Amino acid sequence: MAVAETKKWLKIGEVARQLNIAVETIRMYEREGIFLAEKTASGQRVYNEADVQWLRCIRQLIKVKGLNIEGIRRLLALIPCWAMKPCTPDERENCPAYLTGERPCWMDKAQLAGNCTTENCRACTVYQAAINCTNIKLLLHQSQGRQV
DNA sequence: ATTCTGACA
DNA sequence: TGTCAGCA
Repeated sequence: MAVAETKKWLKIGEVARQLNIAVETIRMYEREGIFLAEKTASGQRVYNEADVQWLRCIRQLIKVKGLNIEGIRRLLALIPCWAMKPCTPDERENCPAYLTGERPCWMDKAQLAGNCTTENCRACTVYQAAINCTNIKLLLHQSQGRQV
């Protein structure tokens, strides 16, 4: 049920060919924490249109903007998830994403606070907002204006 | 045929 | 990042 059947899901090989990158490269983005993949019951990664768009965005950031994976990870880590999720003050004081902001919140899943502990990060508004090349800029602008 | 995880002469 | 191994 996690994988909707109403939409078209592509397998990793199909996406790799479509973007002219290696299958291994896609898996690496996931290992590095800049991408979260949906998986079927058997463990197969499947990608929808939004996922492919995010992968395109990642390639652009790398090839055009000159960022590396570490740079993209830090960009994502700056998104103020604590301002987007209903965390309580004390929950924040125990959340690495709020305390350090070194890595995207979904990378420290085991130590997150509040509902972030149980929620599927792929479905979370923070991740959903992050995997959009246009939106990511806006999110960073917002973080500049907030006193954190 | 294709993907998965883990490892690295 | 690539690739080879050993499965499913």
